[in-house]
Amino acid sequence: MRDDQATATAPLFREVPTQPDYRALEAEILDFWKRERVFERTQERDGPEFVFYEGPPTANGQPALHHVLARSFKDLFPRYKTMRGYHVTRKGGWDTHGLPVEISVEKKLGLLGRNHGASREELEEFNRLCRESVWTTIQDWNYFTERLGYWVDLGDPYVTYTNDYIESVWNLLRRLWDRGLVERDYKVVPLSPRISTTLSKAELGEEDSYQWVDDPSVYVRFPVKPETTPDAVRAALTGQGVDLASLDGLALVVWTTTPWTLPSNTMAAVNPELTYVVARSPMGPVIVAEDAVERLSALRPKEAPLEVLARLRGRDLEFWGYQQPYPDVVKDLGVEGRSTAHSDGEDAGSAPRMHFVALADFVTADDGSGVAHEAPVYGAEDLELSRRYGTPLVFGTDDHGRMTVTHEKGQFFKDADKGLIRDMKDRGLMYHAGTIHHRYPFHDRTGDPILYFAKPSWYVRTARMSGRLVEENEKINWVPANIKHGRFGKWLEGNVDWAISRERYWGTPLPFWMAEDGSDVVCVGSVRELSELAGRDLEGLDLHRPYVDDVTFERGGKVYRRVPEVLDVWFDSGSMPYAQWHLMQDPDGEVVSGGEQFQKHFPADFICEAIDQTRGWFYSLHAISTLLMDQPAYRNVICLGHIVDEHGKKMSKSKGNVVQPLPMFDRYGADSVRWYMFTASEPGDQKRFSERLVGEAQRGFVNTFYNVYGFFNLYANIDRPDLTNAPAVSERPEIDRWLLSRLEETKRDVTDGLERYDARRAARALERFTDDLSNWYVRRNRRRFWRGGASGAESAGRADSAAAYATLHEALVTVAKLAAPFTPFLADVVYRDLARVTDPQAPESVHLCAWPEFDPARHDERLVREMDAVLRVVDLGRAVRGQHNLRARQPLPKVLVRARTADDTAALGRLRDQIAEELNVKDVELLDPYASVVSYTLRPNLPVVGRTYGKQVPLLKQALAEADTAAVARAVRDGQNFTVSAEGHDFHLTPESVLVDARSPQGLAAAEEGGDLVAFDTTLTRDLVLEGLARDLVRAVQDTRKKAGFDVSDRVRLALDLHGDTLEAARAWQDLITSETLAHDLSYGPADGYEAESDVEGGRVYLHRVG
RNA sequence: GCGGGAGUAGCUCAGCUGGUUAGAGCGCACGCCUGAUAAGCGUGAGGUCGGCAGUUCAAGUCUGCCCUUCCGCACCA
Repeated sequence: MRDDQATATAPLFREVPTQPDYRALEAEILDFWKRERVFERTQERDGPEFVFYEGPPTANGQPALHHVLARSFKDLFPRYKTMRGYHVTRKGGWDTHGLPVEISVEKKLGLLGRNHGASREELEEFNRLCRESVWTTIQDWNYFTERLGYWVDLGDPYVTYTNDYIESVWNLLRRLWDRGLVERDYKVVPLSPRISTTLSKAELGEEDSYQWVDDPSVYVRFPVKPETTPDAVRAALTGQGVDLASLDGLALVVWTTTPWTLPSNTMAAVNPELTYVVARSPMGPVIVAEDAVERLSALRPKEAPLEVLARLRGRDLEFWGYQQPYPDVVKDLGVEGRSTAHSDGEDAGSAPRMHFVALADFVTADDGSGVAHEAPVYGAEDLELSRRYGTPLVFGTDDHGRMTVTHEKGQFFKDADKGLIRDMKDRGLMYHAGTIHHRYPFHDRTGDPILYFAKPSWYVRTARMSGRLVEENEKINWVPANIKHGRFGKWLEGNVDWAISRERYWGTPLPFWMAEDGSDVVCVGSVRELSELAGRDLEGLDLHRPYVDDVTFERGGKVYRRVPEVLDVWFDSGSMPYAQWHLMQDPDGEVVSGGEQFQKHFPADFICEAIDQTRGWFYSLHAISTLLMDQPAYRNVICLGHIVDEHGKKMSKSKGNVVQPLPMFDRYGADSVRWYMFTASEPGDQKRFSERLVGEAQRGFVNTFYNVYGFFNLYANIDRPDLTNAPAVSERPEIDRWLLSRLEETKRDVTDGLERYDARRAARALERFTDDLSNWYVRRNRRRFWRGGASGAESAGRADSAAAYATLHEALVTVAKLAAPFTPFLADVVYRDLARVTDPQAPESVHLCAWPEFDPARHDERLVREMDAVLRVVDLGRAVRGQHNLRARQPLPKVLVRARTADDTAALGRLRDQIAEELNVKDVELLDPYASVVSYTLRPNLPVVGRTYGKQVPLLKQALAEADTAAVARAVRDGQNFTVSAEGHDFHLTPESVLVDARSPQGLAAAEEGGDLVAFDTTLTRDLVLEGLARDLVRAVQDTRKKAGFDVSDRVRLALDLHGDTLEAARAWQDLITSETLAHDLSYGPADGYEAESDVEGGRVYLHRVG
């Protein structure tokens, strides 16, 4: 009857092979998306805007595993928000400027580290190659992006090298300029001296550039000028009975490892928190840190050790003037550089301009004398200090590392040390000259020591806006939260000015035109403005070097030329909220272009990149928007950890441990790789990637989902249930309503997780549900699916089957929707196959569907709790059977159960059929929670009693241990208060304040865990033994069917050649055996010519397919 | 050196505002189950929750110091 229908018509649903071919399924979905323009349709649909920014990758590198991570997350939330009815513009973007591009071209040309600005032609060619090189791997990127299922509009991306983009960036710089936030100032950069080339961090290399070398370690006397002695010092000395006048020749002992910088000295720095001493030394009275006294004594072991005369606080030494060893230098140079005092450096007015003691936290007494020599043009921290004190800059070398002062003039800086040391010795200024073995950086290409050197640079004055940056950061939701006040927050607090210029070639040219005498700078805010200045139409001019450098103009009788530097690429990427729409504003703030799109897409609701962007993109976005828009550029940000190999090592080409993403997609499917990314660890934590773990992720969710889907289709195609006519939920069995309640919970939990940008929490809820679905619901209800409820009363069986199909169908379709943002391929496979049976109007793709909303009315919390008790008891029961070697197929007469609470135990009674079937027992009996077979132990309910009894808890424990457990158990059962006592102290307790645990009854196969208890009556009757054997037989026949490759709906003729008990069991349970195994008829004795046969305990079975 | 993260079973990781006997998955051994599932279930071995102090009736959880490791920033007189 049913069989005939089934074979006569095409299957309702896709026939799902047992072995999933995810690669093929995903290819099919990709094809469908493309054909039906599914992504495009989400872009065309209306809805409130959820703003997402694509952090631009550099297209000239290969897409790698960390891009899978980032892009999985970048895809997840926009897909989710789209299903919630938002419109999410997903404009792609490419970072195209900067050093990586330059280096790749240099490598190709074999011109590493060369100066490409040598000639106009060379630069033109170089930049042309850079522009091309940007797109060398674009095909790989396009394929990779599609294959991962990352929906982003690559047809209309923003590209940072386009004229429009550059012009917008100029416009932003101009707006900063107009606010007085752009300035030229010195910056200490690492220089490869002989070739006078500024090195980037990449070129400086990681560890290789630091080498162990012997350098001078010199202690120099800087005699103080008595008339400048600070009052605090005078007072302190007087207080300690030391007469300043008696300290003839009193000198600071200053330490340095770079004697060649001494001519450039402008300050001596002490730590304000340290204690300094005035001490008698072999070279007269000296000032050093107290903690350095012994070290200095040891330097001259043959002479008397230092004798401390007085102690001084470091902070009191400030502004004490001294005589530096090369006072003439300043005169000779006429003092290069202006005062760089900040407006807040008030003290600078009355104090000497240089050669005095300054206070600096970075000074320690761990090495040297505790007094640091400061030559600010040769150190970043020193330059910072110099700014604070407003001292002039004194250059003792040129930018090729040649000395420009003293008798060492013309010498390479490192070679000047010797002469200077000798000179100072001769002049009696050298307290001690030794050597130190330490690490110093070298340029690996030239072999020269690095020269840290102050060069003019362009800055955005972010440091003075630090407070604002911190304030605006408060409005950002960081995932993980610690980044907000940790890595990012700390970085903002200690913010230094943003050096935006680079002495490079391929980048956004700085739009600064400088008068030839350096007296004036014009910041150009648009091409039109530049055209006006230049007096010719520059529309269409390539805004890159060298073309833009050709543009000069005259103003006030002076010729203006563009400064040579290009812009830091981070400024490029941080400009994307504006430049991706070619936002342009007039100097008066009037929007000229891009305003509408910009308004709609600012700020971002969500961005996501890896943690290395805290000082990169996350910062540049934040800095620019805080300075110009007075608000953050993004509201939520996920900051991902890095991916390392399975041993925790960084993946690198040289180590050969790089995992390519594409083979992973092919082997496991993009869905499984994505699922791994979402669930493997907290997003901010580092991930140890291994293929094995992708396989685990696959088994954890993807396979389970797929298998349940396959199960549904297998039987639905046989039974052809009418899913449009499902029984009302209230009419369905408890287990169906349980599943649907769990489904509601899952909707709620997945939604909550995603709303909090907690992908892992959401994924876990989904994983838990599919596990319940597969390993409890489907397994428990298998019979309701096969043979359409043919057993039992016909109509009742059919209704029951319909309920099961409807329930499972709904669960699968809903899981598909919930999973859609995570595993977009499989979700669409399942959805497209199943959803439209019940709703012909349903959208074609799951990604066009509305998000499933939690419906409290369908959530029966009590039922979930009760079923949970059943699950626990069944698990426990199975454990007991295992422990006592009670085969599951052997029916047992009775199980005694009790759950941890009275309510749960009552629920076990209501759901006893589930338990009986699952544990294969004839009867389920609720164990009276306080039955006499059971003994008890008492535990205090600590969260309850801890609050009220506090320190008395140990005594209470003792009281419970000594109490009459049976009496307490009775009281608790009856809800009565009771009293226990110890050491004369009475505790009057409520039933809630104590936990009563049952002990496994003696003589029964039993186990107890967490208050749940299960005990089996193991008395076997002859009938039970035979039934067990019959079930073994069924199982054996099924196994034979399966091994013979029979279809699940094939009817068979069955012959059994058995003896002994097995034969008797077969005869007794003949109906069960034939109905369970779809046997038309059953004969006994050996049979010939059957298709399948196999040995079983007690004989042999023969099978023949019929029909 | 400074800042941040991490340290829980052989591996990958959970463990909420302190609370009862610290868990899951994988792997291993043994067993069970299986007519959807290359799945599933159970038992066992395997833990000084990185270490030491402290706070508390009670610490994997809070505080301090230290160790290891990863990341970032420095490398400095």
